[in-house]
Amino acid sequence: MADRQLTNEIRTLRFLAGEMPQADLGQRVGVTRQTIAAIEAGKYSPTLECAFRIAEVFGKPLEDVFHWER
Amino acid sequence: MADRQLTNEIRTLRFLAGEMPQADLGQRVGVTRQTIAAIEAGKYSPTLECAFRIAEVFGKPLEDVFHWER
DNA sequence: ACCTCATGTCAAAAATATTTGACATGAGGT
DNA sequence: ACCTCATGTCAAATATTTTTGACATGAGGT
Repeated sequence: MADRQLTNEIRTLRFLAGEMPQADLGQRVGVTRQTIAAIEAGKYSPTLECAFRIAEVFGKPLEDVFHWER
Repeated sequence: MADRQLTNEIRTLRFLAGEMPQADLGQRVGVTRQTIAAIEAGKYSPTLECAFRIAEVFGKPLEDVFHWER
């Protein structure tokens, strides 16, 4: 399987946004801090809607936050 | 929750790609035709990974296929 | 008329994402 | 030493996505 994998810049973006805690990001996105932690750690693929909301918090296009890489 | 909603250009892109059937797209993405039909109809928010794979089939960036709109 | 194909849709099951509640750790400040 | 905060992680429950299998419809071709 020529597998690509999902990576993200959430941790970096949180720190650039004044070291925003996972819990604060979760609250602004509408999910729990555990969900943010899991997504940030790449434990599973979030819902597209969830991904768009995370990008929205950082004021970035989705593809600046999540990457689909080899 | 969100006053924004997820829309997509899948149907248009399928037709531009030689009227590719939902079943063919599903096979290339690795999901069933019912899943493609449901996503195309906006019945639910796909996994981010699934969204990236669909965009990849059309050779487009994800944000050319899915939109997060008011 | 028939057949094939693409699509719509449905319900139940399976798989996956998300929540809830809990306990642990380390870093920083008092 | 203590406290607070951010994070890691875990298990069980819930919600959502996806699969499987089925039946229906309409369009196109023979």
